[in-house]
Amino acid sequence: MTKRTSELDSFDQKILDVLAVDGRISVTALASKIGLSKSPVQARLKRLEDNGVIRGYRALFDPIRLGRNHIAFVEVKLDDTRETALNAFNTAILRVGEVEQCHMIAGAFDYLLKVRTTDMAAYRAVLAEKISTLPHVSNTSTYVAMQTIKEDGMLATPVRP
Amino acid sequence: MTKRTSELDSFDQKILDVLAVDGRISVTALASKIGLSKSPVQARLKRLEDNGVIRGYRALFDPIRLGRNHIAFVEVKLDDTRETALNAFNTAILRVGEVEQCHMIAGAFDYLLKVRTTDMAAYRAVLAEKISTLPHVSNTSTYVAMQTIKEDGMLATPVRP
DNA sequence: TATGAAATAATCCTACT
DNA sequence: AGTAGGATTATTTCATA
Repeated sequence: MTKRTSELDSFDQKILDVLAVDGRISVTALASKIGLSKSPVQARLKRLEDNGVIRGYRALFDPIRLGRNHIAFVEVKLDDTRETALNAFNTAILRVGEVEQCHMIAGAFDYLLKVRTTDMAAYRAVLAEKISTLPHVSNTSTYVAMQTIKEDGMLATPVRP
Repeated sequence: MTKRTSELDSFDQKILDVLAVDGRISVTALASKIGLSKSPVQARLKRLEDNGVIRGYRALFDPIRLGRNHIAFVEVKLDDTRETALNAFNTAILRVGEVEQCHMIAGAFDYLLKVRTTDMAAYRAVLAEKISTLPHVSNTSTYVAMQTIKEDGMLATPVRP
């Protein structure tokens, strides 16, 4: 190949910059913003999408207006940290809609979750019924967010009854 | 008023569901997906945007392909938790591009940050030069993510040199 | 990469259910 | 509130230079 597929020149970077702010912008407007005509922009866009650099496009929702303003971070420890146990937990956590993020952590605990619900009561239900019962969970510590200083918004749709 | 502006019926919910997955879908396609004709869908879409329920649209990027695969969570304690100190910190943290999320936490520490960088070296630089020097920061604890189990993707553009 | 033509879609409208 | 259709403008898509 003549060049690595993931190399991005300054036009690609500009495209990403614009799409990070307005994912619904038209190719025409995008082209004029970055100073190129439509065709190459369309080709570049397609390449970035096919490449996997651009994963997709999402609407961003206001958690407050959707009544899902309760955020908690949960440290989770497992009673078994062998591969099979970790895999079982990883698979199970994907199915819990209220869990927005889940990272395996190096250090004192095993996982850090970010959980979004409507309120504290809903959070307690999610913790008791969905998180605590996941495979190999031995204990959890919850830290409730009092205020969100920085966060792009909600990417998932609200969980409906 | 005849009804609350933020009430969402099942069509609105369907619209949000679709846009959560494909933020770039055309109004025509959206209309046929939710089983309504164009006019009402366009009106609803406009209402949801004007309402603030839909905050905007973003492209989602693959952190790995962009070489920004290092995620750390940072607990931050301040030496002063009075309003003015908190406000100073809140304002300052918004300017640190590598900080994706910042929440004020009820409990043992004051803030929890999520920081994304290219690698550990970059993280150390951000911690030392950008986070530790923010107003009223007294100490920090870092937890490095070993693996991302659940996360929608990157919303910001990569920080370029 | 640019340009221009044809197909498609968005936007706005009116009339009707 | 929603449907259906038409008119206008904008955009995508594709061919060609």
